[in-house]
Amino acid sequence: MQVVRTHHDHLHAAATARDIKSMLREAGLRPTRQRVALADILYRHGNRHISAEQLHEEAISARVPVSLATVYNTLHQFTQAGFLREVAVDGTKTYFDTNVTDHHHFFNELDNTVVDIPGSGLSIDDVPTPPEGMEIVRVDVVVRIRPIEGR
Amino acid sequence: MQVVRTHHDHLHAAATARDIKSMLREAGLRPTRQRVALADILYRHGNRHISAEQLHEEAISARVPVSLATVYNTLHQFTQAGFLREVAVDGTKTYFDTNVTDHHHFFNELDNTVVDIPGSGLSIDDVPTPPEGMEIVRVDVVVRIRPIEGR
DNA sequence: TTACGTGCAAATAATTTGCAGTCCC
DNA sequence: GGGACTGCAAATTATTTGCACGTAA
Repeated sequence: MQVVRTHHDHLHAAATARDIKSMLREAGLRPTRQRVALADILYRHGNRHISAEQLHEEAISARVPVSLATVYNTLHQFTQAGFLREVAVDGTKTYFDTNVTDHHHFFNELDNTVVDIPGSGLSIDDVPTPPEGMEIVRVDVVVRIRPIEGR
Repeated sequence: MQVVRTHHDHLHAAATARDIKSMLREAGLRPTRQRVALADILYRHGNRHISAEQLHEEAISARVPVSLATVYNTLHQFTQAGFLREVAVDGTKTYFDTNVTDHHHFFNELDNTVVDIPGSGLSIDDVPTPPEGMEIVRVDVVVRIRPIEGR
């Protein structure tokens, strides 16, 4: 059995510093101290849904001095490189998802958190024909949930 | 044949000033000049997806002096009253949809516009079981589209 | 070296809030 | 009249940008 590795595989394994560096280089991004550290925080744990603010706080806690502006820049660069995906749910904050595979989300209205919908669950039928001259980029599904009884 | 009218029906017909006033009263909102004017702008035309800024501009153009703060307040009050629905798509702006019936959206990535998906089109199977103690509020589907060929 | 990155602070953008004055019931 | 509503300006929150300085190749 042959194992085919794409640069994305680096992300979802417990990436070593070396893996992260080559992953960044492949994307044309210099493996600077800040980018390596941020990638490490993002991918060390499983799939995450994180805001710029949160990532910045974690970096500071982890003794990685990095500015909020750089966190924003890095998140956008990673998104463009296909390492992250932006999740549009609600509220003003933008969340970035470390899981770039095809999947959907639960959005907890109580505490504004995002969780992956487990399994392949949920399928969409009769995807509508887009207007003339347009093509579908992606279908996002957000299942909004809250504690039962509004409690 | 009997016609059953709910307060929502007021919204989707060419609402008269009187209809708007009773609709507001039923929702416990005083029919002030500003609220009546804004409701009129929102529902005079068909279904709309509008931002606070846009509504404010239209009001000013229509010689209805109203402050942006009041537009925001009013949009939120209308949403709470069930006259509007917030649409979470992308970008920082919040859009309000005058169509509160069950339906989904196309989101045009090129110009950041929102359009209803026509017909009943698109159905979802295997809606996932929410986490313990949670209930589903709503399922939002956004079909992201762009001009073919990135053009 | 030298172009790419980063930090900082200031600039934007969207939305909310405090409060004095205004207007419906 | 009195509480609900409105307007304005100031405050917040999220994000972007400009530019001097730092650093990987």
